[in-house]
Formats: sequence, structure tokens, C-alpha cells
Amino acid sequence: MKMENCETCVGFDLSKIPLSSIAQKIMCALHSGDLVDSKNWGESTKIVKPISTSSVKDSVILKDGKNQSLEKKNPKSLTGQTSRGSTKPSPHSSSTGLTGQLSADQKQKNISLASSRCSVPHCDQEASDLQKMEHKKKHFLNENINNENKESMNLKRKHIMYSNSSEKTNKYLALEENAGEVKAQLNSGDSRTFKKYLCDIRYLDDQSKNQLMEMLKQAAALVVTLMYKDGSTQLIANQAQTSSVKGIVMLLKSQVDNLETLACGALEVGFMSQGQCVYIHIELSSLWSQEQEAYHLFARNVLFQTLKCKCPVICFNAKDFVRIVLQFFGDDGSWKHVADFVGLDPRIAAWLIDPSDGTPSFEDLVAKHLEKSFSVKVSSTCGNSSSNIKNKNIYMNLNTLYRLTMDLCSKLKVHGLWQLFCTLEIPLIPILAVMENHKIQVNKEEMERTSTLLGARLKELEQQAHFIAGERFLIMSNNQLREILFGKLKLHLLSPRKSLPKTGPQQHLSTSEAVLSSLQDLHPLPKTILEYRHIHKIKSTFIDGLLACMKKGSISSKWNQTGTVTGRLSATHPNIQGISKHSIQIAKPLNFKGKEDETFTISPRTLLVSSRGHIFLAADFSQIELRILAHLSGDPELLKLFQESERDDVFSTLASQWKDIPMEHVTYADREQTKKVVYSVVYGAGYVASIMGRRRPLPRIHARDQQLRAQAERQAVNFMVQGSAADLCKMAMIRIFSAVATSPTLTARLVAQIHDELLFEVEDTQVPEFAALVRGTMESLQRIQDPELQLQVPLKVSLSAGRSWGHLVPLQEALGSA
DNA sequence: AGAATGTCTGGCGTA
DNA sequence: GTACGCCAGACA
Repeated sequence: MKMENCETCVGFDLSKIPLSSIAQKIMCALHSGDLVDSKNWGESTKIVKPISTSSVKDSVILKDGKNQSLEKKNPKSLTGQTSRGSTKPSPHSSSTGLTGQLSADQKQKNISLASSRCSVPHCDQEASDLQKMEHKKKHFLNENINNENKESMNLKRKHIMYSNSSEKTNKYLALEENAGEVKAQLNSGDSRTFKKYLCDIRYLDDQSKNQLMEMLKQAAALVVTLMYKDGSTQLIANQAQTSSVKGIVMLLKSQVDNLETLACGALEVGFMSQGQCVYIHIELSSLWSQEQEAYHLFARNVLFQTLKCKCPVICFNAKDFVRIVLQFFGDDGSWKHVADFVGLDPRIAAWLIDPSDGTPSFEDLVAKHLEKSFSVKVSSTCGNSSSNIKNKNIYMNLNTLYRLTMDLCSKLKVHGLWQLFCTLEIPLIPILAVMENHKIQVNKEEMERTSTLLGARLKELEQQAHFIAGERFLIMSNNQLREILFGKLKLHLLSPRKSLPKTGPQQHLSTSEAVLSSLQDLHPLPKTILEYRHIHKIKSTFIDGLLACMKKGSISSKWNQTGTVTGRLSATHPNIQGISKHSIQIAKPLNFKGKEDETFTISPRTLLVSSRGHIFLAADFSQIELRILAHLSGDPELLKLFQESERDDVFSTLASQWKDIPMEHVTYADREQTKKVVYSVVYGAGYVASIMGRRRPLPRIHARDQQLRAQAERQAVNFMVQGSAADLCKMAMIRIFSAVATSPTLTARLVAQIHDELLFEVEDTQVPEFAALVRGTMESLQRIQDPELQLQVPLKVSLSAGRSWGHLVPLQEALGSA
């Protein structure tokens, strides 16, 4: 195949161009591929079943209620994903399904996946288990809370429980009855015992403190939320999250409600073991008395126990919880304690089920996933409601949160997303929390110098543009620019291209980069505008934007786990994933010191530097998306490419083949061009969706509408490839992080993830050791967790290191010079 | 009436 | 080719 065929494609409508032979094979393979998901993606290359596109599409689109057909397709593979109808008692313990699946992996490596501790109640809870639980609870309550009312309530609950299956009409009554009762008894008594909705642990006596620690150890589930200074919590979508955290509210569940009854929808607040609710104040006061120190120690203990406890911790934005707790602990390496923290986050669960659902609030999720009888209690403005009402609301909301999360967990199982949730998304939570707490140092002086330099250059360019245009105008305004280019200068009439692209509802002529570059031979203005825009982008986003995000000379991004439909991470404030990789050259502004025609080189990444005694280490999955495509499509030519030319760069090899020139004559431009062609083929190609079980709801497309259909198919391919790459990158983060957390010596920190690149900050002395760990871990991901999930293609990792992010050199060089 | 604010869009950086 | 975030201008 020759390159010429493709060269002409770029920049034109690819769908109309005949595809190259490789592209055709890719398409063919993709079109014939079965639905790829967690269960059979390993097999997809072995058996390529011809399947009509419409039937595949249908099964992708199916959602709630209709997913039985999906299950039917893979009946044997649903380990740990019990269908909701099953009531057969299981002899196994609650977490059998999951741990069973992972045991092979755990034996193989000493890397612990948090999932081993993910002991969420199973659908198939045995009846006897239930009774045991009930007994345990009774015992527990008797022992710890010596209260007649509690006992009678307990009996009442029991009664409701035994009768509820036959008399569902009781449930509202039960709710009312019980709520009243709880209120009555929780309100009586003084603040030093666990009798209020919210018990402030600052005022506990020693005995109660011990009691609390005991309860923590024995709790079946913990439900937590952060409380802000204005009294709002994570559960109430308050306006801007401006106020800072003052404490943590924690509901201790002594008994786990079983999912079987949850699934029936027969469970109400009244039936559940309500649990004890405590408030942990964590705002550090400036005054430091002895009492405070004692309290601080106790709070630390409580929180430490929370992180370490064997039961799941349910939290609406679990990452923020972990981050806050770590901050309270102080940053003394305590992050190692959170490596196997299991936080059940309903937002993440809901996102896995429907990734297109942006960033729902707690209230949204409750409305979407729970029956109408549940509502989020929003306390009216702070002053109006008594603290007791507010506390009651928080108490109720935590119970609702618990219900919601349990519900979503069972939905995850039904959708076949449970394993993905447990092995990938949950262990990622503490990792992201630690990343958010990590600060990246910024060269502030250089940053400010650059800012003024760019500002001066922009001013020059603006004046130049005004001069060329013959009038003053707002250079950033596309409307004004359009008026000058096409109204005044009438450049569109001189353009060699027949029709320029239009934009907007009024079909205005576009002033995009493509248009301006095509016009730059006709008039000097477009070129000036282009340069202005480029520099302005760099200055406003990467220099000034970064400066605005800085706190005490450093930045740390906020990482969003649920922000994308493909499963990738996204970052904000600043978006470290989007910081320019390439440097720009600018002409020296006239009134700047230095030689006349001097140019400055500006590279935003260079301004991020490693801290003292540390070095950045970047680990990059080479061409991971193309490799995944090769694996998924099973295309022999692509597979061969990776297996044979393992040592060489794939794009260069392809360029060499296509252009029929020797490897050593392939230029950077050749390589970039090849890359562009390859990815336009990859994403413009065929079909299919999902990999490790990740799904994306696709719109139903009329078979006749070729254009929409093609669009949907491209989205599907993109989803599959990007999603799979995201899965692998997340897995890499998790494994490396747990290796570091369990290592007695390694202290390396994960700083950022730029999709297929991981950026670490490593102590100078640990670089070789850590680099070996990273390479080994990442390349071993070829075998994901069981033999069935084995990539047909080797994974390649390239390592580079340096003191600034902009100046990374291959690891060998970095070690040599150091 | 003019100022301030929120939402949308075009354009462009990353992968 | 898609999918992100951010900025500035336009407009309600």
C-alpha cells in the first residue's frame, strides 16, 4: 500500500474516500466482531461470529429491564453477578463471587487489589445468615446501648421484617411509626450518650469513647459525609462549594441490609437498622490546649479506624472524604494507609450505569434510582430550623444514601458492571485523593516573566493587525473579524477554494484556523490573527490560567472520575492533561532587552518542576490504542506489525512501508502524518462497543440515515478503544500504587495521569528501582487478570525522566547524566 | 437605563 | 476521527 492513497484523504471527507487495504481489514474485522465486553473480549479474536449490525446495535441499546437478553448471551460468565430474581440460598460467604474471580491474580502477585475486602452484601444471602445478623444486632444493641426503647424497637423491627413479605401494605405505616419512635427516644437524654441524631464525639466521656471504637470495629457498614462550615453536607447541593469542611458525619450501621429484600423494594427506613450517627469535628483550631490535643488524638483514631475497617465506607463523593481525612492526618506518608480503602461511591456506580449522565447531585440520584417515597431532606436556611431538625435531616439523608448505594450496587451487578466497579473504579478513589493532595511546584518567577513577555508580544500583534486592517477592532471577536475579512476585504471572493466552511445557525463564514490559513496568501491579516490566537491561547490558558490556580507556589489539579463517557479521567483547575506539549517560538517584542532579532522559546510544561531531591519520571504506554485495536480486531497485519517491529516505533515503521522509504529516512513530519492517517482510519472505521464491561448507551439510529449511523459507529469504536486504554491505564495506576504502598522503602508519588502517560515524582536515589517496578507492572498488564484476558499484542512502555516536565529525556540518559 | 451575571458558542490545546 | 477543559465574546 502506498501513502499517496491516504495523503489525499487528509482534510477531506474520509467517508467518501476508498479505504486502504489495512483500513478495509480493520473495518471488516470490526464489523464482524461480536459485542465485546468483560465476558468475551478475550475470545473475540478467536471466534469472529458474523452478526448483523442491527442485532448488535439492539443489544447495545437495551437498558433497564431488557438486559436479560444480555445475560442470556453469556450465561456462564456472570460470576458474582447474580440475577436479581435468584433466591436460592448460597453456601458461600458474601464476597465469594468477587474474591473467587481474583484469587488467581492474588496468588500470582503480592499486589493486593482492594476488591478482596470489598465485602458488600451479596444477593444470595442465606436465610440463616440473616438470622445470625439479627441476633448479632440484638446482642450488640443490648450490650452497648442499654435502653429499653431500643430493645422494644428492635423487637418491632423484627416483627415488621417477618411480616413484610406478606404484608407490604404495612411499610408506610411502619415508616411513620418508627420514625416517631426514633425521634422520641433519640431526643431524650443528654448529649453525652449516643441518644441524639447526631452525637458530637468531642463531648463523649472515656467509656463512651471506648464504646464508639468498639462499634466502629464491629460496624457492618459506615455511611459518611463531609460537613461544611455553613452546616451543609455533600448530600445537599449547596451553591458554590466555597465554604470549607468543618467535620465529618458518620452513620454506623451495625447490620447490613441484605440486597435481596432491597431489590424487592419492600425495605423502608423503618425496617433498617437505623444505626448510630456521630459527628467528628476536624477543623483545626488555632488555640492548642491539652484537651484539644487529646481530642485530636481520639479523632485521629476514629478516622484511622474508619480507613482501616473491614466494612465498606459509603460516601457520596468518597474521594473528597479521603482527601480531607488525609489532610487532617497531616501529610506524613499516611497516604499509605488508604491504599486499600474501600469507598462505595453511588455517584461512580451511577456513572458506570449511565456514563453520559454528567455530574448528578445526590438529590438527582435519589430521584432517579429510588422510589418516590424517598426524598432528600433539605433543611431550610440555616437560621430558621433548629439544630435538631437539621441533625434529623442529616440522619435521614445518610440512611437514604445507604439505601441508594445498596440499590446501585445491585444494579451494577445486574448490568455486569460490578467487577469493573470493584477492581478498577473503587481502588482508584484513594489514588486520586492522594494525587489531589500532592502539590506540583511551579517556577513562578519564570511564569510571570513569560506572562509579561507574551503580553508585550500580543500588544504588538494587535497593533499590527489594526494597522493592516486599517481600523481598530476587537481582535478576539470573531464577528468583528468576519466583518473585516469578508465584509471589508472580501477575501472569500478571492479564495481559491470554492466554498468556505460556514458556522453557526445563521451560517456565517467561519474564521477558524483552517479558513485563515487558506487565506493567508491573499492578505497579511489572517497570518497575524493566527499568530495572535496561538500566543493568546498559550498565555491565557497555560500561563495566566496556571498562575490563577496557584496556591503557595504550587498547583494540584482536581481529578474527575466520572467526567467522561469513555471511562477516561479528566482534570480541572488546572487541566494538567491539556497543557501544551510543544514549545512555541515568538519574536522578541521591540522594547524588550536583548538582541534585535532574538526569539524566545516558550514551553509551558517546562514551568512545572520537581521538588527538591526528587525527579519526574514519566511512563508512557506506546501506541496503546492502536495495540488494543490490533488485539480487538485480530487483524493479522496489525498484529504482525507489533510483534515483529517491537524495537522500532510503529508509526515510523508504517511510514517507511507506506512511503516506501528506508526507516532511517523517515522524518518527524512523515511520522506525524502517518499517525494522523492511522488514527483517522481507526476512529473513522467501524463498529462495536465496550471492553472490560464498560458500556455506553447509544442513541437508536435509523438504519436509513447513513450519516448519523456512521457517526454512531465511529463513536462506538472510539468508545471501545479509548475505554479499553483507559481501563489499562487505571489498572496500571492501581497496581503501581499498591506496590508502593506496601513497599517498606519506596516513597514515589503519582503526580498526574495524561491518559496514556503516568507522571511520578521520585526521590533521586530510588529512580532505578522504581523505574523497574513501573515498567514491569505496566508491561505485565498484557495479561490482565486471568488467562482469558490476554492481549494478543505486547505492551510497550517508554520511560523518561527529568527535573522539569518539559525537559524529560529517556531514562537511560537521565541516569547517565545524574 | 446601565451594570452585573449566567449560558452558549467558536476556537484550540491535550490524549 | 472522538472526547475532554478552558478562554473569550456574544447575548439574554
